[in-house]
Amino acid sequence: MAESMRPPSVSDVARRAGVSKATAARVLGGYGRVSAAIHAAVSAAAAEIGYRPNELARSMTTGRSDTIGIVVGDIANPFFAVAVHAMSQVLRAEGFGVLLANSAESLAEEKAAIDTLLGRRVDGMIVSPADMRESSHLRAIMDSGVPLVQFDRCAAGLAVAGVTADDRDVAAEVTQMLIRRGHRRIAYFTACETDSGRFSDLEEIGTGSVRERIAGFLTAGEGLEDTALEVVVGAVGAERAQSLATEVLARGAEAPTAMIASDSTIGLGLYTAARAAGIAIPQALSLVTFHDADWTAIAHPGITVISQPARRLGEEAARMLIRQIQTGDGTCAHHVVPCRIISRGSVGDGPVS
Amino acid sequence: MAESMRPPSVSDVARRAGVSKATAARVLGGYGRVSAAIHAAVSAAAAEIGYRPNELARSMTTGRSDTIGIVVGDIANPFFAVAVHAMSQVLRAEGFGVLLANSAESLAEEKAAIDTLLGRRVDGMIVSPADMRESSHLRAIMDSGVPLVQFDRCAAGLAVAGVTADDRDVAAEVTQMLIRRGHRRIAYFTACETDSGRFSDLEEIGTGSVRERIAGFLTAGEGLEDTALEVVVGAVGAERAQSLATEVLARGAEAPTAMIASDSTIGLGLYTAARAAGIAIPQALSLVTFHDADWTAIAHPGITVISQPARRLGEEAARMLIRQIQTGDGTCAHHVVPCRIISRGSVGDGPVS
DNA sequence: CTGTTAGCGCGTTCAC
DNA sequence: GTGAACGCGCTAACAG
Repeated sequence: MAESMRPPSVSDVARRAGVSKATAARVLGGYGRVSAAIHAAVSAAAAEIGYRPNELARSMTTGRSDTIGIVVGDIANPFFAVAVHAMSQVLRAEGFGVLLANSAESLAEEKAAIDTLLGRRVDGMIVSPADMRESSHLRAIMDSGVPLVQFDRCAAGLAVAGVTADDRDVAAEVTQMLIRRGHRRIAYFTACETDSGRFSDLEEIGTGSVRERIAGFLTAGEGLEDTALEVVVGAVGAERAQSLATEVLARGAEAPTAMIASDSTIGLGLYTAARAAGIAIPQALSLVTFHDADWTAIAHPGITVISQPARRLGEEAARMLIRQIQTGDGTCAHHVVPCRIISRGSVGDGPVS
Repeated sequence: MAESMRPPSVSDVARRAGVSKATAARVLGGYGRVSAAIHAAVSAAAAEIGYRPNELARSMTTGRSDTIGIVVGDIANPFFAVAVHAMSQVLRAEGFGVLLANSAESLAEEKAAIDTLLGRRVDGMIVSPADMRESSHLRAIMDSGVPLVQFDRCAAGLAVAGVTADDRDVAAEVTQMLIRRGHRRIAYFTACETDSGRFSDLEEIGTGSVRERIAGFLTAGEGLEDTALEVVVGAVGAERAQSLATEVLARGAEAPTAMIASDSTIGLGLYTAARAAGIAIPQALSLVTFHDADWTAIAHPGITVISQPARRLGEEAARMLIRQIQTGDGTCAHHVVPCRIISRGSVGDGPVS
């Protein structure tokens, strides 16, 4: 058994090849000039004893770890799963490994994760900030001289590169569409939590992308009555979303005639609630959800969705980071990728149409 | 700007606190005994200059990297996404970081990924082997003395720990159920590819879990006619699955009356194909799919699924690995977690019932 | 308790 | 071309 044996190092290879450590290191590391004969001998010796370079030691002297840290809220969320997949593809093509961390959308866990990644001396980071109101830890990354790209959301007042969707615009667009169709009571459902359990101020929303969307939502409805637009918070998970929607729908004539779900999990909850309550979509209730999830295409009727280009967002974030690493350019370009609205039939005319 | 400044090291802290490097290292590293006064002084100095331990250097001397390598086929696949999430939660709770790699179900990429991870001196690995027929690279992991746990699938003839679902049994169970309901022509759809494009031998199936399932499928139908059971290969992605299913369904009276999908993406393709062809589920076609995906619950009718305990599988794999690392025990226990069949109404009686 | 010294595996000067 | 020697940041022996 080779169980507890120390892995072969350059010295071992050198000894076996009958050359100095430095010479062996040169051919093994692929730098400097070595005669063909010795080159062959060293290579052979390395192969025989199964030498494999210790990347940690290499990183120590070079200063580069060839590793990128990625921090997302929840890798089990299809949006992030696809995005991370895209990122790692682009990064691996450039020779980078990926250290993945989940924040569970908790600021404390996010800070801890970033701390760990900085300790591991990653060459760059891609982070989806859980709370745009606190950015001291993001600033710490920059102060460490580590390139950073924000993903999906951006912290406030921070000159850092980022790639996001056009959340505000597309939310406004969808809302306007609903208003145009005659809806005068529209509810936006988000998983974000507030202290009071109700929504009263945009400042209470920590998730950058969601705040943008709600801003667009509210802006679009500015000409309407105060009671027209409603934001429902705390819809974490399909079950919770469903029960919240059930409550709202129970208001009868006072209930909203259109709903927007901030992600597909919530959308599923709303859809289920409507079906359970016997409320017809789109005749009695219009439904739109963010993210083009599987189920939206086969639901009855098909669900109109705001399709987020998760793959492209991920690729773009990875590319921005690589560029920043390679050029050393501390550019803070903010890249916005447009969402696409896919109409499937879950939006009908409202009472004023 | 602190751009290119070398990050503070133990020496820097020591100098600032007016103590020796070793003493500073002791309080910074949290080992050995130091007087309260000096402890405070060092901590203060560290905080002032923003010291952060270099985990790479630490790993070099300790031999441990506190990092686990995870290699899965496709992180965008919900099954793996959930599993990886569960793994990283368990691992992080024990102080381990996660280096994630995608193999894209390619043996070559899997080998490359494992090579990289070994180079980075991970303390352990969790791998979903892309091809159970080739295991030399997995053996290389063991030879390096790195604890390994196989996930979801197991390579042939390898004494390595692993956690899988009870694929063969549950596949047999579902098949028997279909036969009992009167079905005499059943098709199993998998994304696996064969050279010929057709299925002829179990040996052609490289994905361990799928081979197990097909084995169970074929065993269950042993008493029937030779033409009763059919395996359709190459159903990669929903679109391809749909077109393959459309072809099969076009055989009219010769078409299968029941279909089993090897994953939920394929299931979606089969479902869509049936609807497009105007074939009623479950009256004219019964459908069962692996993985309890979102859409299966809201389809019409609801789809009967084989629910894989992705979260538990992931947690268990992580725990097995941790145990192996901590005890140094090279145990090769093989843990099997049972799947659960959730009946939703997509299975009806066949012609012989 | 504290300071000194010696490595870990590698890249990189310098001489030869 | 090649080899000897040093340093990266840290832990771990060993002395005092």
